[in-house]
Amino acid sequence: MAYEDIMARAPGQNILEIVRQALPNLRKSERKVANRVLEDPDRILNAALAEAAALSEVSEPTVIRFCVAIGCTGFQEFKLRLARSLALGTTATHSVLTKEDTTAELVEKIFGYTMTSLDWARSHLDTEALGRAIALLSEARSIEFFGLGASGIVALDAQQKFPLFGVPCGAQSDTHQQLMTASMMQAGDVAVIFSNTGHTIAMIEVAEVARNGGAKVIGVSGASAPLLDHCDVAILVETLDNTDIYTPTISRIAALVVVDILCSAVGLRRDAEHGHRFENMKQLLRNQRIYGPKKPV
Amino acid sequence: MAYEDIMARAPGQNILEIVRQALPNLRKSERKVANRVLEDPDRILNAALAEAAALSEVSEPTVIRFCVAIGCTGFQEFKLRLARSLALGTTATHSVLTKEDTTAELVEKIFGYTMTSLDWARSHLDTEALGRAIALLSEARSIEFFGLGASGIVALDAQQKFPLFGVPCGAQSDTHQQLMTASMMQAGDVAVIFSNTGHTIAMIEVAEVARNGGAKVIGVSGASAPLLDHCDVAILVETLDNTDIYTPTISRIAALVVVDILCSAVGLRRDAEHGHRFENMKQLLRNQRIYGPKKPV
DNA sequence: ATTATTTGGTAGTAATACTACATAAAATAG
DNA sequence: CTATTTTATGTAGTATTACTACCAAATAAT
Repeated sequence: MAYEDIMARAPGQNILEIVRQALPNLRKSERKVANRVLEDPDRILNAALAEAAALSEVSEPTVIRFCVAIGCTGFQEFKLRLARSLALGTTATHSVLTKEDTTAELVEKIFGYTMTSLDWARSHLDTEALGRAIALLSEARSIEFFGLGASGIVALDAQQKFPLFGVPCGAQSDTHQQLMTASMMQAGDVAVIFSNTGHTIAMIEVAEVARNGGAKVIGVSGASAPLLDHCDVAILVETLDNTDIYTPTISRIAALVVVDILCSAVGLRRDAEHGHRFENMKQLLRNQRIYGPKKPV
Repeated sequence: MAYEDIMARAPGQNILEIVRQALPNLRKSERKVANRVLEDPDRILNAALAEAAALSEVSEPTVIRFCVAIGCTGFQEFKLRLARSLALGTTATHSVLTKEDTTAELVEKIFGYTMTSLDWARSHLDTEALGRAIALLSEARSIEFFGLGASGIVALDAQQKFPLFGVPCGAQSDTHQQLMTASMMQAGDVAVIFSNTGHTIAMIEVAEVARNGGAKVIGVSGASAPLLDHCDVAILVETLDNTDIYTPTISRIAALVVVDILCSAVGLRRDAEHGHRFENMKQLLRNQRIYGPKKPV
């Protein structure tokens, strides 16, 4: 049932980004509308067609033409899509941090940008590849996670979340030990390699070594890069490539969400197979928790 | 009727959550509308007033009355707010994972839930406390991050992102070493303690020890818990407390975003003071990157 | 320079959301 | 248990609103 829903929501990309990109291709009075929209989206959102036209200093039909020009069927649909986009926070263009920003503004911008990027990652995720990764992990005899730097943290996190029903898994953060571990892997084992850039040589070597031993390799990267050529399953986690400033931050969080998905999916799958679903899930969750006395007060 | 109460509790919040909460206080034909909305929000969103009324099997004014009952000024505003909420993904109630879910559905649900939770965290964040934390960190001579388990990963991440203009910072994941490090801290130093539950004794001890030495302590927790009483600045990162299933996952990500905010803010601040803004920022970012040859192909 | 073609505005139309009123149902009092 | 008030729902009407067909101006091409 829900497939259409998903598809309906997914390709409906951030309208503000679309407007910004379409800007040069618009005729000049339509551009007036576009600029007005980018300037103060909230204002347009709460305005009727007539008001929007007045604000942009054009006629009402021009506003409508603008709407169809950027791919909407009319003003109403445009407003709805605008509302959706605004929920995620202001656009990338607006979220440049300045030293004059108040704390509240920083919160708004960074949260907004994070959410927009997650939305982007979601709609660009290759579910088919993800499905193959889940299948591999579900059958794995042991799992090893690899990553360096920020990606190393993702690997660590994965290792913490994957105490899957007794399947041993580990995560090495040392280049040397990574190679050693990889060289010990064999058929039935699965290596998951995180690399934001996808260019890190050490990680490519790990992939090679693991595969030579007969293990399957899943690569998670933020860009279509060399690493993925050396993997059995390539998962591309695209984030807004807009600014250098945010990229590392965002890619890390998007990768963590992907880990969540993999973990949940594999959990559900293994569960379904073994039958003792709830107990196992609870167990899995208990392992994720930090323990302490309920109320030491 | 208690619309005000509802609005007071969740100001400008996810409409679907509001509708769900208001359900019992509605009159029965309004409830028909509410149920229809919760059942298939997308359908209502793309419908006109007349169609929405027909779908709910009530008259048009009843639909409008429903809208004002939940705090909107009319049907139009309701639709806009619904669009906003839908952008974040389906409601919490709808995102229970089942083993029948396709990969695409899992992606949709987990991303949606993550985004909704981030939205929640954002709107419940105490910016004033955050501001005080930023002030402390900006003046710090050295910074230490503490955390165990999932929160330990957050601490590690913070330590990786905070190579602040030469201010030394560290992160210990071993309880023993944590106490040792804490006991060495003194006036001018700042300890940042992450604890999702806020009940972990080890972390409370760290806070005590660090403070006794004269250091300032910033606590980041997912709940208003004992730990925060032992801190100079308490940052509460609220996430949707809905299900046990997602909690650890979400709180971790929300905490990472908070780290991003702290890091960026302190960076901007230190920068402004020292004047060589861009160079430093770039340097800071370079340190976050994973290095490798640009294109080994 | 004159004709096409593109771009912008005017006026009209159909639909939409909202309001005032009236009736039906429920609750309370006599 | 009826009578009366109060509450809840639907009907009919109105004012807006979005959209369309048409025309005029500007621009580009021949």
